[in-house]
Amino acid sequence: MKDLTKRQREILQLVKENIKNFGFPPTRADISRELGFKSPNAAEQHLRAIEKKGFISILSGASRGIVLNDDLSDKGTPVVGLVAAGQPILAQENINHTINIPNNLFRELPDYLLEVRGDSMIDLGIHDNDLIAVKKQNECKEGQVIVARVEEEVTVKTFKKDKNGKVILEPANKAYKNIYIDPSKEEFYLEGICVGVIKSF
Amino acid sequence: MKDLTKRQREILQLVKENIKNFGFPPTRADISRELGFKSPNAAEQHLRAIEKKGFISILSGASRGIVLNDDLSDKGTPVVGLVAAGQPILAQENINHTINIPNNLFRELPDYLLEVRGDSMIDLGIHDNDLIAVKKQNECKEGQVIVARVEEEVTVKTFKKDKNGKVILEPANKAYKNIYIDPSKEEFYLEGICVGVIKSF
DNA sequence: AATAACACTGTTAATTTATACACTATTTTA
DNA sequence: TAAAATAGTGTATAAATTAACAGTGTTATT
Repeated sequence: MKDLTKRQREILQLVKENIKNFGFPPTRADISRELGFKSPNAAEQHLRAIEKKGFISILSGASRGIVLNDDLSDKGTPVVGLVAAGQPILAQENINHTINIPNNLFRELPDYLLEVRGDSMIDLGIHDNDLIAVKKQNECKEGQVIVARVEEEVTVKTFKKDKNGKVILEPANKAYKNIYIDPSKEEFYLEGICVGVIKSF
Repeated sequence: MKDLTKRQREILQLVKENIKNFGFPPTRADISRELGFKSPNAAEQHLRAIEKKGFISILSGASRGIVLNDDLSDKGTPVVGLVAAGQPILAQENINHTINIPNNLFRELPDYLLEVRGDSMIDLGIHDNDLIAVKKQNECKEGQVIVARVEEEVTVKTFKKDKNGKVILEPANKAYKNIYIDPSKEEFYLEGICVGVIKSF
């Protein structure tokens, strides 16, 4: 997507503000009045240029038919279901739908929500079918709940290290055993850290 | 604010959906087409009635100039902290801040979020400091997690009944005992049901 | 040096849209 | 039981709006 010129950014900004303040986009005349154009065609041309660059779509025939082709931000946070072995978590096939997570819901805004399978983390309140909010990261601290990939498999565990610095993935359920990672034998990749849980009754 | 008729609610719904789907309100003709009116005046009259009742404002002269007079919905869902004994849960003093909970986050849109104190529900994944999403209701089903008031105190428990139909409030923690309610002696009031949990790490 | 993109003015026809007026019929409310 | 509100049809028109066409200059880009 090509960059907008300064003037085009001003126009786009005006369109967005009009939508925010009034609930609908401006007309060419509105834009011209606001920016002091003496011809509504000035606005028309700018809008066409902005459309050409992909930031808006203009519906022909409809008054105020300016549609924002808004970036990812308003698509919401993707909800990821079962992750097929070997596939990247955020592959399109894994995304069920999206939810608009407000910024202040968790301490950090998650990059995606992951549907939990199994009961290996129930002592931390993470049950089967819960959603965990995951922030993508390739570093983490001892004791954090992480999403990691071990040999194609995506798993949620608490991150620990032993005295030799080797990685331990610790379940929060006495019925499960620790997973000891031997980096020379097993592939281990940190997908992210868990910043929260959403549970529905 | 007076109640809308069924038809008026349909119109308002259509307006809202149009805004959501296209980014701007419908014209009278759009509404008429959608609902099968043969005259755009039918839509006009409905809009005027809805405006009279305060749900929208119509800007004269502006095409698609329908402004939603949106209610509480945009203030967000209140987050309630410690509830002082005897006080109503949603008293202003108890509200810390608000969060915009998206409609599809839980199965039902909660009326408020309540900060949980104590560990009486940990087996269901509800820990100290978690937020529970509460839907106001004065009826509930067996086995639902509820928010209730027992003798001035607000408590979260699972709702059960014994063979005589007496109310039992069951903790989800073996360290706690059931609470048996004797309506003749104790005051019991159902504040709502828990529709979900939000947990931050 | 030529061309395209940018940033406008000015005009106008066709279409969209709001909105007023004249009706009919049913249901609520006072 | 009369008035008001509801739920429409049908027509008409002024005003709002899109969108095309014909221009002028300036500034990047090739």
